[in-house]
Amino acid sequence: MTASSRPSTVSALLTELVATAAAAAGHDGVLDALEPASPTSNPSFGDYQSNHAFRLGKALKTNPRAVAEAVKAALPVHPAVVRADVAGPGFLNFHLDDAWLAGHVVAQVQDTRGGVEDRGQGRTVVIDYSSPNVAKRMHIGHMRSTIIGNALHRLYEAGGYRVVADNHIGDWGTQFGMLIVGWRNWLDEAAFADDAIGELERLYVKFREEAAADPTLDDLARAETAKLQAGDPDNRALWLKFIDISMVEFNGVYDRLGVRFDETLGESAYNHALPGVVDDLLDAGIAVEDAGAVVVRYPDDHDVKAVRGKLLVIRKQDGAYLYGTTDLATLEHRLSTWSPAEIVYVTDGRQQLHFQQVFAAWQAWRAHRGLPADGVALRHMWFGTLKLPEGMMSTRKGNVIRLVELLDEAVRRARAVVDEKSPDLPDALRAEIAEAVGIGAVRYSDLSQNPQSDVSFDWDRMLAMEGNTAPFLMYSLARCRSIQRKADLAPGETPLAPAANGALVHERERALLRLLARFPESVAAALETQRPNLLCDHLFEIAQAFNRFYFDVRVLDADSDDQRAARLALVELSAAVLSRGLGLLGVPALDRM
RNA sequence: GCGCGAUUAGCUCAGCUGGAUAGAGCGUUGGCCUCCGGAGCCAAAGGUCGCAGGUUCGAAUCCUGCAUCGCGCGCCA
Repeated sequence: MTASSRPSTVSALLTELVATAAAAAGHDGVLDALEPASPTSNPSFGDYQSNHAFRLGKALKTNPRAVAEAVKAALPVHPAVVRADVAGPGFLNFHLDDAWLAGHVVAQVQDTRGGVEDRGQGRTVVIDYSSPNVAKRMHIGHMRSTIIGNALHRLYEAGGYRVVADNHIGDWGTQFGMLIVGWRNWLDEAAFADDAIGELERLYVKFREEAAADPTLDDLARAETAKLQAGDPDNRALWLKFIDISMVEFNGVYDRLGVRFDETLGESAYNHALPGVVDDLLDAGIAVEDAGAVVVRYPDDHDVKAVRGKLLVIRKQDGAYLYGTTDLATLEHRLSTWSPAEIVYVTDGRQQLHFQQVFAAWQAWRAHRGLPADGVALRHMWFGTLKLPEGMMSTRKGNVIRLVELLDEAVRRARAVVDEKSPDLPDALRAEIAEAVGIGAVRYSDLSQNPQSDVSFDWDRMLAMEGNTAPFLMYSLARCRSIQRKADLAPGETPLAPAANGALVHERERALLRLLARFPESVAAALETQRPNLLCDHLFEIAQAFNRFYFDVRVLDADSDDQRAARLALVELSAAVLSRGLGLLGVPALDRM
């Protein structure tokens, strides 16, 4: 394929050209870092710009404009570049050749990776996300980790990584003693048969109410928890039942959201390893006993500012372990099982200190064992808090918004729009479309903003169907497919080569091509910064550009066969990029809606 | 007290590894279907980028201080 000889992105190509020219102009080795070429801030400046001359000028203590002129004079001839101008104080602006640009986009679309750089090279990354607690339904508090984590999951795969998605569910702990007590005393068989998880939730709430009046129940629950942990067969059977019930609930939500995991290794999977972790840390002198507990202390001059003077308890006075202990055991297991280059934890930002502490403790442990410092990158990819207008997300209070309720409401609203806009479609198809649109809207509304911003829960905003939303992107794709249907072309069947036949010269066509060419760059940026919103922004721009093109340019009744073929190819290129991009966000792509 | 984060248009937010005239959506006002899907397109109004310094050819972006708000800080996760 022709793509193999091309740099993966236009930016990379132009950056290389500038580097070559700078070397030829005698500036080789002046700078160790290249200033990458970027799209121009304004189309009147051309297609791409390089600001490299500013850096060179600064290093050489000369006029950047003169440097830019010298670089421009030394630029190698390349079919991509039709013209280069020096502008302002030293900008080097590139005008791309129309047919070359179109050919480049064709090659990218034909590439199995969509032109996205293979950054991972098959290396493994473990992503820890979603992680709900067993015996409770998923509520909107689980939404962000699930959706953002899954988008990262998809982005890492697109970037050439082997991903191990691990759902670290909360399947161990004192709540099981309470549930067991509740189960034996207050189980409503009929209610359980009707709604198993709902009955478990009710039993939990019931227990808390009863225990408030009768504190001996707490002792009973602790005893049952202890029995479970000691391997009591009856309690263990109940515990497994609770997990099964919960997994049915979770998987229902995951299926609808398009989320899947490779592993579901919950807290219980590491229970057996916890004493060893504590012993090892004690032996290594990283942890110490303190008033009957075992703690890791962080000195006031620790490299990591956040943990200075802090303390992490890894075994309580009563001998019980905490989630920090589990996290350390989990980390060890992941390293020995998958040898990942990276482990990404997707949780709420309020856990920043916790993960800094766990990572710092592990680094000390690692150093003590003489393991290499660059063996694995631990990344806490935290996201902002979902703030509710009123009331907390408390299972006990019962005022929590469940994830399925959110999805159902989204689908309900989508259905109303589908019924209004597409009354001709059969009922079953409208239902299918509404499901896709509703789910897409929910996912996109979370992904389209900076993950680290706090979000206030707002039905209307979360389920919007107009503007910068999933339905708009899906609609743009459906428009592409509609044109193709009228031309008797199935998705993916349109010949792409005519895109480069020189007929795409309209301003709207060039604008669209420029954006399509940037797709690999925006995927790389989203992956590198762990901000899927960068990809959302770019797809939104593509959809806008497509709709402008659609409005101003006739495809099916073009002026000539060449022009028609070129425009049909452009429609397919747009569809291919939109569809691939939506796939990375986990937003369903539809042929009609 | 220490740490993390935020402060950009009426509202909700992008943009933050420094680049040319700060963007979008919603809302408001006004246009566009004899034409491939109007979930769309075009246009207008709307901003001392919290405040004050600093760094430099250039700062919403980097540094320092301040103000306001949110979150976190030894036996919950």
